[in-house]
Amino acid sequence: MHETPPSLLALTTYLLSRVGKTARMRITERLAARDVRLWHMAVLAALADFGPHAQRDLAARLSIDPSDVVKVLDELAAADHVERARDPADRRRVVVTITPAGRTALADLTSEASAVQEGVLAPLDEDERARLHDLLLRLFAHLHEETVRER
Amino acid sequence: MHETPPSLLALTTYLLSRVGKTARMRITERLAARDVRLWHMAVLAALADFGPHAQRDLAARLSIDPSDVVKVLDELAAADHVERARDPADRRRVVVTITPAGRTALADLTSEASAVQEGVLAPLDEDERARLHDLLLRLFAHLHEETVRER
DNA sequence: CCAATTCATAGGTGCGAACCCATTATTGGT
DNA sequence: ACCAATAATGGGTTCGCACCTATGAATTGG
Repeated sequence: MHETPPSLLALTTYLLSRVGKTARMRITERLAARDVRLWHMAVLAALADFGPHAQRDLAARLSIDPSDVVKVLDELAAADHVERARDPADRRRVVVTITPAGRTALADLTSEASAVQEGVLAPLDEDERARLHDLLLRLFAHLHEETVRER
Repeated sequence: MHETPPSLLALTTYLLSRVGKTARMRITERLAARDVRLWHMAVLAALADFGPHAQRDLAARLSIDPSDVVKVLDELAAADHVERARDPADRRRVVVTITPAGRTALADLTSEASAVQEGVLAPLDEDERARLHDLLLRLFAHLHEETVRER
């Protein structure tokens, strides 16, 4: 009585959206325990991986509205995970830098995410996980390509 | 400047949630052109695959709130895609049946979804698509197992 | 040096999804 | 015959997410 309709299970996109959704949900609720939302983590990751950004560049990189970047940064700054400073070269810009505390927090969040991932990918062995990751990465790259090209 | 942070790309769950989300978005907006939401399609699929259901059973199968089932059915009935009839054996129950028009609509929606799928899975060849589908199916089955067990 | 543009910021809006509660009809148990 | 449980229904709430607009400060181009 709880079986899912085969018509739906036959659609890879259905599985994708379904599995993706629960993955997202689980990570979200884990982060919520730390008073953090996904965007906070994404911003910290961007800063850690690519160095300081002007806010507009953060918005562009993460495909998020600039006005929403402000709100995320407000909270990250309040927790001392990032620092905001006027760019002396162009005083309209605010350049955002991750703090050591921010890096620590990011490492913590990443390990939380990995824990969740362990639960989601439980049925797969190492090889299969690697294969899945590779396939998804190619899909993502392709979709990302498309959405960037549209601008 | 539009590259996604490697820290995130390294997380399979991130890719899952990201790719899954755009898959969902694309299907959703396709269906919207037909004035249909995902739940409508899911309900039609359940009825087509498993035959008539009492509404409470539909709710259980699809893990959707019973009160939301009502609303979806209101719209499906208005479009003559399903028929509602009191169960003579238990007059509290309303047994829902898909109509021929409903089956036609479902076939139509399914082909729409396949078209979207073609776009999303474009970078993969046949073998890879099959492999991806298999992996996702196992993940889904596992997650579904868990959530059912919790009740 | 003025006008148009860019950036950060604050505030508000719309939408869909997921719940939750109260009501009414019907049933099954005692 | 009565009472507790179950079904469908209608109503409303909350929440997150994406988006949009206006404003002020700063810059750039003609």
